[in-house]
Amino acid sequence: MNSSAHQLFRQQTIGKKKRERTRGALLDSAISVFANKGYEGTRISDITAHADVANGTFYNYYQDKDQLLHDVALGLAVEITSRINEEMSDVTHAPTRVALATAKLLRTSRKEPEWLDVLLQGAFIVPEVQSATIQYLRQDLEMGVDQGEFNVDIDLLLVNQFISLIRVAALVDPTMSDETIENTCEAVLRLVGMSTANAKTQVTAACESLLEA
Amino acid sequence: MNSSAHQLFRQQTIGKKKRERTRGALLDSAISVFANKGYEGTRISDITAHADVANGTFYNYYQDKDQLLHDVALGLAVEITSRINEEMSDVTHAPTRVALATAKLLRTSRKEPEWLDVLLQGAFIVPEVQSATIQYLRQDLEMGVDQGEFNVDIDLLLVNQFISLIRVAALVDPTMSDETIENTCEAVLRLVGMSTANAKTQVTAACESLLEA
DNA sequence: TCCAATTCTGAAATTATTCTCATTTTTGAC
DNA sequence: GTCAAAAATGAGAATAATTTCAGAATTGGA
Repeated sequence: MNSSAHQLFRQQTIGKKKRERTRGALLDSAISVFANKGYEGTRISDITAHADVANGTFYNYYQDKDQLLHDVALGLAVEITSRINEEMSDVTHAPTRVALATAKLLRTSRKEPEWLDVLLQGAFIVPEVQSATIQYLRQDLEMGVDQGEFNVDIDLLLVNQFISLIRVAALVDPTMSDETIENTCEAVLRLVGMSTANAKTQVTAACESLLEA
Repeated sequence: MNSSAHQLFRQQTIGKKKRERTRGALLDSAISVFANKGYEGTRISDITAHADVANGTFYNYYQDKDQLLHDVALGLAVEITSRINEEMSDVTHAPTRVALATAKLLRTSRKEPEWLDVLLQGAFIVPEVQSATIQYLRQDLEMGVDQGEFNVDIDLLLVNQFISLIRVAALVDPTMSDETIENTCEAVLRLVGMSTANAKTQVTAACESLLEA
């Protein structure tokens, strides 16, 4: 096995001690297996087989699947949100930020479909992952209200509605076509109270700036 | 065991032969157990224990959990959608229909939280349940576009976005407060392109008519 | 009430998964 | 290169869940 396209965690451990490298292999394998079989449907042995290590090796690193999901999903949350945030550090217009962040996230999902899948599985199971995921989003949404662009109360329900629209895009169209990305960006802007026309304009602008980059 | 509050399927089999009554008990138990442990997390033995029958009895009725979920979720879909549709047979204004249907569905979920939970689990696993669930919704959404009230393309993505907003309400607030119901109704109307103000008006009207009834 | 047909039972066989640990292999500092 | 520490191994014990089926119990029509 060991056939993941991605290498997120192993990349981070190159040069480190063996212990960390094996941990990285387990984490990367967990991404693939969780994404393909679902968290509940995954057996410890699926992960060790995928990572090309013996069964018992798992127990040198984790006590159970829960701990592994925690590490994997939190690692993905940090990786993905920090990447996107860095790329947007100079954008101050909230609708642009939200459209851009959504588009960037969904583009990540096109390249690495497993990442978003596992991140969202984690967000619905591990509270710590949920907080990490929500944190930045909530700031941008509140910024949009302050700027008079979004017209809606920002509460836990709304933030979760937002996330669920992201999740549904990955579910309905795993290939994540440009059309799905744009439709989803428009939908989230409508959700926060922008008009259909206004949302379209914002998304078109944001997606163009994405193509340039 | 056998401690469900609800009795959906057993109700339907009163007076019928023993075979159908036992099947009803299994179906009702499946609702409770699927809702509390999740489909994947449910063991056959959880269901038989809850239904107060021996383990082997399950196999007189179903070959596996999948078949049971199929029957349970489809039964729930038929029950819930037909109830709501009957109650709305005289409403022709699409935004009112959509707001009412959403509010009624979420009120059902307040009384019987397990029903919606299991229906939605089924809708994401069993294609036949998904079709049954989507069917009526899609009609109302297209009606809203024809009436010039909704301003958005009705496609599979949109319909699934709609359903995911329902799902999120049940997830974030299992008690299903009035506030959650109203916020969710407004959110679905914004999703289909109505303005925040317009959505609020529609929802207020629809919820008042609910209180009268 | 009677009794053949139907349904249910639950112990045990089967299959699946987790978890341990004595042993072997690998690592990397010197 | 050496070698003590670290890590990995994998067979098998322990646990868990599914599935079967011969016999017991129940049903409901006559």
